[in-house]
Amino acid sequence: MEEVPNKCDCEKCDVREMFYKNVEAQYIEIVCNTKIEKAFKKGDMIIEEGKPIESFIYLKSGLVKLYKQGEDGKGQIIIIAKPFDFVNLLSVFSDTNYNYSVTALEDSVTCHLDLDHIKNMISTNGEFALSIMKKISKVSDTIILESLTIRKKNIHGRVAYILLFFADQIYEDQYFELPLNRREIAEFIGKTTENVIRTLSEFRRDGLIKIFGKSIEIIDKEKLQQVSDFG
Amino acid sequence: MEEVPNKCDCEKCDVREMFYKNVEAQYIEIVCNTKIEKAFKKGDMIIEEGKPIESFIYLKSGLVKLYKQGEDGKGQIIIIAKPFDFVNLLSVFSDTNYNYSVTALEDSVTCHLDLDHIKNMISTNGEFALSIMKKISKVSDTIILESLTIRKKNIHGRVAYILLFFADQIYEDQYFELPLNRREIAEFIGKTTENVIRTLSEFRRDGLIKIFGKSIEIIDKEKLQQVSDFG
DNA sequence: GTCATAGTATGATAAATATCATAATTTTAT
DNA sequence: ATAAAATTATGATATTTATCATACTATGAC
Repeated sequence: MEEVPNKCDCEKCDVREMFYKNVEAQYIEIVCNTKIEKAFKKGDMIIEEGKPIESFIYLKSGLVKLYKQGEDGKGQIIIIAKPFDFVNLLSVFSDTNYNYSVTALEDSVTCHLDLDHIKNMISTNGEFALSIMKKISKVSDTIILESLTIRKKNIHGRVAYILLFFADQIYEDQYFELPLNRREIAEFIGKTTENVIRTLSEFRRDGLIKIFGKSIEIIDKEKLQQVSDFG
Repeated sequence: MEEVPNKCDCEKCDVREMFYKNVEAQYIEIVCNTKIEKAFKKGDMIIEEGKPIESFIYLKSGLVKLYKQGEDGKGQIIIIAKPFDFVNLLSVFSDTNYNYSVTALEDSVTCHLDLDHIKNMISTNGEFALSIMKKISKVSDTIILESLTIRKKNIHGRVAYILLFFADQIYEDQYFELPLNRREIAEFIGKTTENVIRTLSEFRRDGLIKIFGKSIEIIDKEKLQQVSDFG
């Protein structure tokens, strides 16, 4: 992980709007000057479960996974998040320590703001407070509803769902490189690694997808969607 | 459902503190005068999925379930909430319509505040904004973490977990009346009704619990805890 | 390059869970 | 009070999924 203090140019930041739209210019100046930008390589841990929550973090670029690591070695992935989708909103206002870990699935850049500054901005700026609240509400809703959606499905439905999730939500391409290995897919959908592999092989045999290692090409999207919907 | 406008006496309300601790007295007056209190009988629907979000609701007394009703008739219970645990925070700041339904499991009383007033209070009172944010964060965290906890367990672990949840979290008694029927327990833990019934029967045969219809008595709590932890 | 290690793959089998069937019991409606 | 409907209960069976075993393949360290 490479730390790059004050390199960030707020005026060009995609995520800027969410935070600063309603905040006075002079305050933005202060926040901008005290923030830290960090670059993570694929596989680097960004947040570790149990560690104290010290700053307000959002993702500028890249892709991350939020997960819990069980004592038995079995992890559970909570969500995969891309920029704008991820800000560490869970726990950040209600707890002192992280309840989950975050790891970079692709090279990622995060922006770390002082948590007290954020709280200050909330206290002094109602519109900012509402926009943050909206974001928390949205992120939580998405996690909860997605988890319910996945839970209804059998393994075929779940694997199909994940493939379509990456194709449609993350990469917007029918050909993409999986950012997760088979074990991690299993940890996301709550099934075993072997059965995830088996299901992918079945999809390939049935002509729904092509597999080249970690690369996936969706061949019969309609059918895959059906498997996702009714499986 | 019985509507009782302005019956509520804010000075005696348990939940009051959360909302009004940091708000000016004159504003409390306005909110108090425009709020509506509603009484629901067991089984009554309090919030219906898809309906517009028009007010900010919290639970004064009783017990409710949040759930989604699938097209196939199979429901999914998201949480069981008691007063102070439930305020309709999910979606309320991020969506216009409810993504879930809420039904009273016991006779319940809710307090409905004008959503615009709440938003106004957030905009004008930073401390209030932070306390609401803390609450949203907490509620979301609880739902997400509980769902991950349950998901790790097999059916024995899940049923044991639910029984201990009611005994310890809801009723604080080893003898209690289940507020859910077997199908609803199944909808909460994501297993079939038959297998929930079978598991309860096994627990009874093994001397972990006694069953009298909807009433449950926990006999061997330690063992039940083990089943919950390791099952 | 070679070795060690992690990841992918597949089969055989065991275990868990769902489904189907049926009956007893409880609740609800009239 | 009685019939109808829903809930609880249990068994038999089918299906799904996990576990165990064993290769094969790719990847990283040296």
